[in-house]
Amino acid sequence: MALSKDELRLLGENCSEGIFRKGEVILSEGSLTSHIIYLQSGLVKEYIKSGDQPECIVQIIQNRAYLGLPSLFGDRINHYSYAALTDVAVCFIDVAVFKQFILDNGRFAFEILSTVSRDSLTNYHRFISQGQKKTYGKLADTLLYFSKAIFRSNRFRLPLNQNEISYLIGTSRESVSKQLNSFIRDGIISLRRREITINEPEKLEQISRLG
Amino acid sequence: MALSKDELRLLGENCSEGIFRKGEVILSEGSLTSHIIYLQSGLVKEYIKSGDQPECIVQIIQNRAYLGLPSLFGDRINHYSYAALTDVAVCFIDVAVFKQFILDNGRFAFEILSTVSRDSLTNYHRFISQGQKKTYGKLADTLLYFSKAIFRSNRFRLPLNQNEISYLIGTSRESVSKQLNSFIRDGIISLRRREITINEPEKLEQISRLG
DNA sequence: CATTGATTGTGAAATATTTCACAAAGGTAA
DNA sequence: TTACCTTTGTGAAATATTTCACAATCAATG
Repeated sequence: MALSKDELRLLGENCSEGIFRKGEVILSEGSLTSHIIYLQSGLVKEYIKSGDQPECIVQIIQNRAYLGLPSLFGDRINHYSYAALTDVAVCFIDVAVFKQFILDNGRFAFEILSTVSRDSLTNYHRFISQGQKKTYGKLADTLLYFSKAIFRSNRFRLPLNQNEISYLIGTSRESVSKQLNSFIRDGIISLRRREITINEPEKLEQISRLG
Repeated sequence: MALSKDELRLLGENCSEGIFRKGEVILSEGSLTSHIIYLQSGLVKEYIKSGDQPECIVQIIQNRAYLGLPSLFGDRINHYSYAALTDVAVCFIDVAVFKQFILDNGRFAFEILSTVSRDSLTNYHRFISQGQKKTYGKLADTLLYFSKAIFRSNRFRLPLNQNEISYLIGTSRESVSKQLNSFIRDGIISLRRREITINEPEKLEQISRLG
């Protein structure tokens, strides 16, 4: 951490905690940023839902991450909405204090810059890779992402329903259903309710690679 | 600009200029970053070309922008390659000097953070919007992007060939050709060699919106 | 200006995906 | 448990896209 004790105390004084239940909206797109939100625990989806257009999920955000930094430094208007996928604990930090820290403390600025940069690289990579792939490739990507980056296990509970998965990978709900069942028929995964087991991660990797 | 005169002088002393001809590769993915590259004039494509996979273009970069900031702050390895689409003038800045500026000068750090953030928002938006659209919607997006963001005119020379356009929007070269010709048949654009005129920008906007 | 390699146009067949229309579970709360 | 709303499964027809195979055109260079 790049902050001194005094700075941490100052940050603590300008910070309040919040709890959100599964399904609740934490922040809505279009609003002006008054607080930075730091996700202490839980899973959140970042998404757009404009008018009658179908929802579009940008990414799933985990533990120990800020929500919407690019919006804060980009143009100060929230570009995305955030909703809790599980029960969630967050911390609201005053924007003015946060910005002052960046201006005053180069190492803190550097750290935030690194965070935003890493997120950019990860997301660009995901978007690009998805842009080239067929539905099975994208779905394989998504399952591997959950398994490796989020749950670190071959067995977990899907954090999204099929509709949401389709919003994430840009396809139709029916295609998700059909493709999942085709993975099941091939023995690559098992699925009961939302509990999924990846039986053959290598095969899934291969499908992801071949697109 | 957030730098003092002394800082600008220091930056100038640690900076060397370079010229690249149309088609030349400026920087290759995978290398460790030794210099920051600032694009003074010209157009550059940011892309990935790994093994026998088809090339994949991330974005077109214009004038007055840094190349690959997220790579620098993300993990210090270049994630993308950069090639000149026109003759190009760049400026190489020593990484150590640049990083020291970030650490020493909060306002400079804030500016760089804003740049990376704005780029993220723009690119996320583009990727998301493309993920949901059919080929005609993506192609309309691309033409409008050239027309509005880059050339600021309804008449310009296409900076990419059809192969490259297909790498940018994640479709096949043939689909690009067919779709362009369908726009021509509908009178929405005119095209002679690479010189394009957008006759009906409103119609193109509508196609972009409807996907 | 002729040759050569790169780029573009195009039809037809093969694939992939969406859309629609229901049926079948699941999950929740009285 | 029932009633009700959400989620999932699935076939068939309609669309969209890719792939392949060439032909045509362009553009650069000796």
